[in-house]
Amino acid sequence: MRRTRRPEARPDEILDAALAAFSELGFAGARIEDVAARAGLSKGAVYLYFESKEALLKALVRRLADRVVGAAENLAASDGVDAEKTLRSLLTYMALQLSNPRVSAAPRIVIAEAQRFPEIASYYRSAVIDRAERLLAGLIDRGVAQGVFRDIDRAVALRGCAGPMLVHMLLSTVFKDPGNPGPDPEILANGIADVILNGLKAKDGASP
Amino acid sequence: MRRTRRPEARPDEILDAALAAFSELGFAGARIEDVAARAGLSKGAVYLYFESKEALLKALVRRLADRVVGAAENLAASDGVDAEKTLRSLLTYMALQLSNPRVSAAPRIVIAEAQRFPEIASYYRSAVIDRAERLLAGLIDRGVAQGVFRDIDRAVALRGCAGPMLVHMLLSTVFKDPGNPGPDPEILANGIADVILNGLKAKDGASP
Amino acid sequence: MRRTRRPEARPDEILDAALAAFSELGFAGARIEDVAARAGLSKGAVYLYFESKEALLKALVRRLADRVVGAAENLAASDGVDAEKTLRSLLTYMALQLSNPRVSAAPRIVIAEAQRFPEIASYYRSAVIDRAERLLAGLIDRGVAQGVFRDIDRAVALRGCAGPMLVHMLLSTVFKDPGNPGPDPEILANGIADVILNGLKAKDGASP
Amino acid sequence: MRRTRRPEARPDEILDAALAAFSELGFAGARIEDVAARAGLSKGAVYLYFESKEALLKALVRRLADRVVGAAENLAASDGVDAEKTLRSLLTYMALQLSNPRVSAAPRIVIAEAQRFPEIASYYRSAVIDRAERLLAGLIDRGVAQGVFRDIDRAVALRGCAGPMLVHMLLSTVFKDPGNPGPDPEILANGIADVILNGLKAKDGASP
DNA sequence: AATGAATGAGTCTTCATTCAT
DNA sequence: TATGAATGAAGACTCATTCAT
Repeated sequence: MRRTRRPEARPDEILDAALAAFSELGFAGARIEDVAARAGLSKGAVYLYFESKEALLKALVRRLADRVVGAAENLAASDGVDAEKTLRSLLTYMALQLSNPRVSAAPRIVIAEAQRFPEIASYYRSAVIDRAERLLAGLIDRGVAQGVFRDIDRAVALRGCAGPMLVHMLLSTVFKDPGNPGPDPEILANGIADVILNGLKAKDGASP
Repeated sequence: MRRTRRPEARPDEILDAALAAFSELGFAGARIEDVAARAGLSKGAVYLYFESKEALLKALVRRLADRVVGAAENLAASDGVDAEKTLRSLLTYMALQLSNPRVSAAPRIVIAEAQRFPEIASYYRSAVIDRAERLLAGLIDRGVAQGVFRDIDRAVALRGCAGPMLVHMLLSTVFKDPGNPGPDPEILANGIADVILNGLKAKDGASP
Repeated sequence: MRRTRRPEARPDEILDAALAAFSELGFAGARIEDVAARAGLSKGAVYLYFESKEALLKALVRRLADRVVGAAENLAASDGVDAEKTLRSLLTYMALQLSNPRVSAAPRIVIAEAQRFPEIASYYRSAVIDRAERLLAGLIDRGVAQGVFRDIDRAVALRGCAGPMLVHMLLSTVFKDPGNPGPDPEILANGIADVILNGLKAKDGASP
Repeated sequence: MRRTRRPEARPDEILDAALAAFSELGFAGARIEDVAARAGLSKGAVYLYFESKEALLKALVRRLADRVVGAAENLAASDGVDAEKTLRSLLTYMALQLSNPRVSAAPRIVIAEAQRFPEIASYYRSAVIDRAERLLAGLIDRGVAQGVFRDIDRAVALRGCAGPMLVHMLLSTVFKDPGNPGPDPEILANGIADVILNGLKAKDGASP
């Protein structure tokens, strides 16, 4: 049907379609035909651009990883020196992003398939998790230097910051109660940032 | 070959086997035969106890959900009145539990398959998430009454408490770096509890 | 349950059950368990009496064949000398018998399975068809000698006499219209006998 | 191997293959692979044209039903006004047709499977049996008007006419004695038509 | 570049049959 | 005799992948 359209955009269109299909049906549950249909192509055409279903998944994860962390890195880099303010921006940005099913699909798919595709798990670890940890560590370093953050274990910080975002994402997508719209994302994002930042604050020692 | 062995234990043995198989191979990737082999049975025998592969998954989720939340509820109930102390116990307990692959398999499988099996998502929401939220809300209520917690949005509290645990679980299972043993679970659990509790503390208002 | 009942009757009870099950579900569609359930026994018990499912079918056909043709032979033998009258009795008897699903099940099962079990087809041919043909031939002979029947080809006579009965059976069982009770069996039986007997009558040559 | 051959003819080719396979092996006994092999295709290809094995059976019955009754109706329509002559043509035609295994397969399969597939039984009743009854009733009406047939019950007529054909078919296919070629079909067909027509003749009342 | 017919390996599921009790 | 748990072979059906056009 709609043939004549920037043919060099095909791979990206197919990845968009794959994102939609995998996100909706799961990787195992989505057939190549589902991806093709969503891309407005025939089954066979997908193989002109991707070697196999698994290659499609890998390419998808790669693209998504780049996008997400890249955006976060840009945000952090362009946001001045105030560590607390930057972290709050970052947390709010992530919470809002992850409320969007198009974005949340990525980590969901990875979580779902990582067990079966160690290569993907390992790629994601280095391309996203490690990078995110580095980004966060930099921020904490800065905050500690500025005297606003306690010098907590970076592993703890990562879990503390990423976790609430992730749960928020799950609760607003897979486990969304159809009869319950859920709290307003912006308010929630701020509330979560409040708790985390409060948790990181230097004021008074935390544990007894 | 070896027939007739504690036949009343069969369903539970099969569920154990299914947990192992699904956790390792994913639900879609595990064949009934994989489950059967792990249970020391033949393919056909599984069908004497469970109607279908999907029924097996549902039964598994049901059993796991009961176990996990039940344990948490017991812990909370038996832990005295000090809300902060109880919450810390709970968080540490969860962090330690979730470092155990046998336990973490449950939420991992659910997250992975929830998209494809709305029934499971909805069951898990009411049987685990809602229950956990209620448990946590009770604790916060108590803490607020005791003057130790801020009266924060319960939705925020849930995300704030469950999130770090979940990320911790993912990082210590699916995304575990084989070459890197990771931080000591107990220390980490305490560190996470510190951040969260500090985040919830009543002392000073959170955001600027 | 009902255990203590002439145990030597078991095989017959099982055959009754098999008749019901095969007739309802077809031979391929009926499981041994269906037969067992109808006989009030366990699956395994059936194998104490019959070697295999196929053996069960063969035994069933054998028993049914004996019954039906035996009855017809007795009727013919005990019915005096008037060939026309005897044939009419026989035809009416068959039509009535075949309206009964318990009886019609036999030929239906045989017709359905004969293709797959040549042994059964061949047994049925010799045990039922050939015997029926002989019985009929004897009657025709007598009728010809008495001057009441034309001396028609015996193969034609068999087809002419058995056919209407068979179609009647099919129309009143498998193809029965649930909303339509169908004609009264007795009236129909007589009508059919009329046509056939008229067709066999000696009076005038048949077609030009 | 040999791909892309008159692809529009595929469904019909597959139905031909199914007819052969079902007729030889029975519906339950024939594997999809048997059908595929006979059509010169692979297992999977059959599913490109038919949803399921049962759908294949239904399509087959539908096609066969159309063919057979259609042919009979055409014959009856094109055969002039003499009712007796037309009926004789029809009976002879049917007898000859049914001696051909390709044709006889249809009713045999239907009889065999009708019990298990009520939908098929009901379709066959309306698409074949009812139509045949209507065709025959029209002929009898005409014959009665012409004074050549007795005004007999149409249900009796149907059984009287169709029955001998059906038995003839069974005896020349499923119950065929391999060592016995059987009577010549044409002579037999004429003999049967003689008996039936004689049975229907108006001359003298039939039974006392 | 694109199609879509075709393939065939792979999986769930069923069920005749066996056997320890 | 009788049970019913267990087996394993077999078959319907799916779908990733190929390839002639």
